[in-house]
Amino acid sequence: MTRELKALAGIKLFEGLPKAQLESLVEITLLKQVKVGETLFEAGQPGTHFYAVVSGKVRVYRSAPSGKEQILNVFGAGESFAEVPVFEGKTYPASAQALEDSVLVSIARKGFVDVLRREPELALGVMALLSGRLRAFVTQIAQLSLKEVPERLAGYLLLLRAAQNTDALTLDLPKGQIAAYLGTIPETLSRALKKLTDQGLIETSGNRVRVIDAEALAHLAEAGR
Amino acid sequence: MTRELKALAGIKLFEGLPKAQLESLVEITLLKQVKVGETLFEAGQPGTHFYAVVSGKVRVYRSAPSGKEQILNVFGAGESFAEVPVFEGKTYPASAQALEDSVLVSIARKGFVDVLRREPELALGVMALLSGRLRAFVTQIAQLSLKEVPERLAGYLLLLRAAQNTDALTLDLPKGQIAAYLGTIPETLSRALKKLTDQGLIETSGNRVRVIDAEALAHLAEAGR
DNA sequence: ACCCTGGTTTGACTTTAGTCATGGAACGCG
DNA sequence: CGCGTTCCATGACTAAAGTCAAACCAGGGT
Repeated sequence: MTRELKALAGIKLFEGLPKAQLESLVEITLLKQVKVGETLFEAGQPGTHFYAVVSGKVRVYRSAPSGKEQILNVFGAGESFAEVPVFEGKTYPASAQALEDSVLVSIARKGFVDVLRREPELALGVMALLSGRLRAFVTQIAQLSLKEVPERLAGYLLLLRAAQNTDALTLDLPKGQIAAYLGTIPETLSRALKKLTDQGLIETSGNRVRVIDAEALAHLAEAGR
Repeated sequence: MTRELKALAGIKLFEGLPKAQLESLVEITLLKQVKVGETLFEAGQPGTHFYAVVSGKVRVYRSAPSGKEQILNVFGAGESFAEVPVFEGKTYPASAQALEDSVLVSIARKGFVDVLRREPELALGVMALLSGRLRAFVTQIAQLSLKEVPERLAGYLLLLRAAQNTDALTLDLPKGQIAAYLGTIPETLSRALKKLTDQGLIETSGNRVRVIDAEALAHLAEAGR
């Protein structure tokens, strides 16, 4: 049981939760190992558990019949996902797949709701988490609808730059996945990178990108359609 | 004070809330009258209140510098909105504007959080509400990224059809607003309506649309890019 | 060292949707 | 009863991004 407890303790959402409650969560927790490419669940399936990443990386996405995919989120260690069906008791709104070999915990809906009733602070934490997700989606919707690909790319690079705190970025995902996150396809992403390079805003080599002119990037990212 | 209480009682989110708690909410509630076109708040402003619609209609949207707008949601009587900054304590992620003369209530963040601590069932209701919103956004993102305008339109018409429970639909918004909701512009919406009409799926006259071939519409809405 | 594979880039082309401009229909107001 | 404002439809054009196909490159395994 100790492994489960340690796994739960590493989840951001559960920071500050009294040990007693953590232990009661252990009882409804399952550790899960998945390999790269493995699908955790598909959009439309009934969802009775939610997940958190102990180690590894998972992407949440929707796909069209044609095969094109739109990534909604990428989750790493300490992050939880697939909360929606817990509170709605319906289906998963999107699909999830491991981007790397990963260790996950899955937590049953029912028991979790009980803990929420007893722990208002955790409940507030969940609300804040969901709100943050909403904010991110609002941004993503606005980007998809109001901005063109190079502008979305500029915004993404600036986010990476802020996260990595350097101008010498390492792309955190393969380019095809970044394309799917930006709502486009690899060919178009490739051309957008070329365009930014030609304009002297960045330099690229492999999965590394150097930000040359952050201000111009920011200005570009601001622009609207 | 009675008017405030009656207004609060009509909000879906507060259904089933004990009277005592409703009354404690009254103290942090403000009734607000707005005229058509009036802006309630703009994306980026610090948000310390959330709102509910007593009567009228409000749209929540993001706009690009160019003037193009993307509608995220349209709220009618009984619905609440702008919860995000309550739980995150930051800015409004989008702007809100009255589509009709409306009566709203605004509820202060701080007091509301206190009530949430005392009322786990309300807290669960909020989580369900936020989850439903997330689900809707996931759908919207998928539509924007994976479907073309006529397909999005088909999906929208089917939703209207389900809501109005008839094949003889009345558009609930001016077409320009529907365009902004679908992530396009009026001209393109106009052409999409024509296309569906030419294909014999619908007939239109003014703000009325008759669904002729619901099955074909559904099939179209399924299609992906 | 070689081959295979998957990811990436590039080019030519097509399609979709946005832009701009114009005209028409409907509604409200004097 | 007209007048104007707003909304909507249409046409001609442009621009953005997707499709298809081919070449390229890099790494892992043999």
